[in-house]
Amino acid sequence: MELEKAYNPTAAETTHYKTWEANNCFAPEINENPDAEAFSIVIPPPNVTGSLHIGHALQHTLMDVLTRWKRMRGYRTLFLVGVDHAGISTQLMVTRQLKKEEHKTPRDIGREAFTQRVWTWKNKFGSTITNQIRREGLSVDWTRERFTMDESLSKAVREVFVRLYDEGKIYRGKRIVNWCPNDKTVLSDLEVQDVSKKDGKLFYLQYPVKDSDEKITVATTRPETMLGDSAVAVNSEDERYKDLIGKTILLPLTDREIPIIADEYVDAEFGTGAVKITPAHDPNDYEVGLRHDLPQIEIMDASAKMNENAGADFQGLDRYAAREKVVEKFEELGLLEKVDDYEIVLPVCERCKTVIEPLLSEQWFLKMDEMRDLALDLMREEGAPHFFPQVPHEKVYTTWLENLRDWTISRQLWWGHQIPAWYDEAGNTFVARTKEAAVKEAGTENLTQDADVLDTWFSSALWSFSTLGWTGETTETEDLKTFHPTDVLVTGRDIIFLWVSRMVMTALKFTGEKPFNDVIIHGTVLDKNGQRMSKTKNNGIDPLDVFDKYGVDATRMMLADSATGVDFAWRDEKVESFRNFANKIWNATRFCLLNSDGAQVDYSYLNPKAEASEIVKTLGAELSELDEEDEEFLDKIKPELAKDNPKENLSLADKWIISQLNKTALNVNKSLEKYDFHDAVQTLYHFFWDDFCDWYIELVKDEITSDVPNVARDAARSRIITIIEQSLRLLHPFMPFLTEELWQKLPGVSSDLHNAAYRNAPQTIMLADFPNGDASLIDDDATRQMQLVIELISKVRNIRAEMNIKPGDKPAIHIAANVDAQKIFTDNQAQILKLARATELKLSETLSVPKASAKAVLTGGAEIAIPLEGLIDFQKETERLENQINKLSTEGERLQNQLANQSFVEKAPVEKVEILRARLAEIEMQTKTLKQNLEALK
RNA sequence: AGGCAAUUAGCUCAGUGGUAGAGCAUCACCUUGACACGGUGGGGGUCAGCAGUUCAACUCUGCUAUUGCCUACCA
Repeated sequence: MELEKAYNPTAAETTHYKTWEANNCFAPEINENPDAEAFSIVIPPPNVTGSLHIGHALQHTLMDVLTRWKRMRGYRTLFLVGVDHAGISTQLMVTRQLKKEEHKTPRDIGREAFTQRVWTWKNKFGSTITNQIRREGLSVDWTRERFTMDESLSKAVREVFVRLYDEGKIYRGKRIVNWCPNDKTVLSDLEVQDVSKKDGKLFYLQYPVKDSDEKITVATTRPETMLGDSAVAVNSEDERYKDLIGKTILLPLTDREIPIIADEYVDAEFGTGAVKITPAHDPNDYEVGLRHDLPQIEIMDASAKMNENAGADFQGLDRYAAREKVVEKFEELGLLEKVDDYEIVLPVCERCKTVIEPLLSEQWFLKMDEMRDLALDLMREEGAPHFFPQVPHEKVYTTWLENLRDWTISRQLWWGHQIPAWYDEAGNTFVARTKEAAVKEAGTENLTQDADVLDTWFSSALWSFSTLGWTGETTETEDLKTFHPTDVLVTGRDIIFLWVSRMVMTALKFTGEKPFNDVIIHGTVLDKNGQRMSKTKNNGIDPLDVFDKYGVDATRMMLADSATGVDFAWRDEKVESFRNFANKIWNATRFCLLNSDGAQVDYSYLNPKAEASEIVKTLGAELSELDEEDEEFLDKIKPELAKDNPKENLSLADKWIISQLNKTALNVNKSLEKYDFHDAVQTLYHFFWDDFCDWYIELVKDEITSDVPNVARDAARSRIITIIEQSLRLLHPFMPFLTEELWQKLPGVSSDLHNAAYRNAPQTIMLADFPNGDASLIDDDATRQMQLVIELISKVRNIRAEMNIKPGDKPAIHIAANVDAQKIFTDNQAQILKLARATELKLSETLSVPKASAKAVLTGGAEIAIPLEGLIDFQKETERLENQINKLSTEGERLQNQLANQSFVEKAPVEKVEILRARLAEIEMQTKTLKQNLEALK
């Protein structure tokens, strides 16, 4: 079988996903083990109007890595996918479309027609994001796909609303709220952004005091609101104004008289120490107004235009036009004291960036006290949910909860869950699960439903359990029992408050369970200059472009590698390096497949005991008296597994790579348990590239590529193919497409390699058993020996490079070493000669070579020399040796100083001291040899 | 204003109380029968600064500087 010379991701990406989905591999039902442990993740539902951005790609990758990993380990795995109806965004999008296509507004066509139109839009375009999720390779269960406005989820929403209302937690009232004059809806505090404006102004207005020549000056950034002033407040301790408290002001531009009041809210140090109070258009003033029972004068309408209360001169003006006019009039009246430049912070609508107008409005609110306490208790008592990284998120989350205020849950939109409250003609309110129930309660059919819908986050808050079948009426389903609480939530910092905390609160309240055990908060992907990506800056990275350019798997690897919880700047080169890695895997496999006649995947090539235990299982009790630790064990139970059997007969390189493979598997599992994606990626990358490709393939290359079929060659071929097979499994959660593509091509793969839970499923690597790693196969002896061989080869290569020995020139290598080291070198002579490009190894106890030789010292004291008769550049060799001596002496000096320090020797742990002593001895020995070599050159 | 975090090689980032790491970039050599999306060998860092704790600090503590994030805003 021959593969293309380079990996082309497109083919793999277009075929395998379809097969997996068609075979229902993503659904938990694929797992046939009734006792399997469950693992579940719910996706943070992306907006139905949305398309994939790089932040999604990051969080989706992490979730899919965890899901695929757990699935391969035999867990009954559910990765639940769904989409959010995204009230404001969607309504805006369809409104725009309506205007463009028919020049109509939603009001023109009416509520019913409009919402119908949104549904049509949703059905037609709502799958953009879900198709992109397929492109990413996410192993989500499409049979359980949810939408926040599905009937079942909507039922849950109504149920929760009614229950909270009945408990008095939900109430309706006129409060000062964040109003977006553009979207014409209220927003919660969390949907308001602060934008700093450097060129703001602070206006100083003079208000005449009644029956006096005195004036009192107030400072304001919003002069137009003075038309709605109902008091001026000062601090009662402020000597300047003490006498004025209780007096009356003739409010300019109006015919109103307003009092001067004292309130602790006023900071005497700031501005003039006197504050105009506009209860209907400022949240702080609103509070002051309540304390002093001041009238709330509303001077603006829902578009932030001045209304009749602002007076005839101003009515109909936009708030900014009104501001100019007010300032003009004050100037005319000689009451404008001064205008200062002033940096102000403006609250804007998160979505449309319009400046928020605080105004009085009748809205629905949710008291958070009880649910807040449930969440805080959970953190106090169980430390749940557990945040990764814990610092600083746990504290941020807890502090926010502690200061939580009522949640404004109504929105003046048509797209969303309409509030289940009805009013009769007398204005009585009936909150009920259905209109029928409301009618029954009201005793009349003549009811009007509340026009508002609920904040989109209200339904999102129920996501962990509403998606699993909870409707309030139904509170127990098989899915809830199996998958709730979910295991881990993966999400961004920005929605810890908007979503994470609210899910915790509602899940505790309505299911009595936490929604998830762990929360992974990933970092933000910044642009290449370290700036936040934004539409206005147009500096976004489109993941689809990245997929096209480098492949999905390379992108996933890059993202997982970057996932440390910290923000990071985007770097194309990083993806490129993982594209190269994908190609490396492709080509390593390609090479093995080119030499795979007579080979097949068989784990017993990596662990003869595995085969032995299989045999024990099949042959049963008759073997029970045999000891598995017995060296002759295999020979006794099966003749063909006798001592010269190639499965048992492992070279140093074999033992070493098997050891490294098992270390890798153990470490990858350990890292993923801790959600340490970066570490897992690094471990896999370096195992495959450095250990496997750079060393193992090169070490066994001659044997593998032999033209002569024989048992040993075929065993070597099977062994390397099996190592690849194991590596592909380890890589699969990160690189699903490439690994499936290659795995399917390996000789001898079948569903027999699946985890026991999936034996009957069609063969796929995604159901293969994830390697746990076997600590008993970690071979420290082989590791040490292999390190020596590697060091030898590297030192020779160093000499070759530094002394400009041409690749075609093959010198002899003289080695002086102890008996043990000599044996290691002899055993691996063929590989050493090949990789060091040498003709022969001359081993002895002491070195005896011509003066014209390049030399080096190995760990443990072995010396090597390469005779360079006629080729040597003595100057260069001298420099080379001096360079090495210098490096050693720097380290040696430091160690010597440390060991000369009495308190170190006394107080440091004995082992530490011993390690340093041994290292120093090693350095001294090597230095001595190198110095002798240097002398010999003279 | 308060809180939190970051500051490590040219760049982007890992990392640990006991000899500084990766990828990319860079230099030299190599068209060696998987891969030039490759191979081999180099070079490059007083781990922001100052003080302290410790036998030992890049790692712990404090302060300073710079940067970023979050929360709350004084009109």
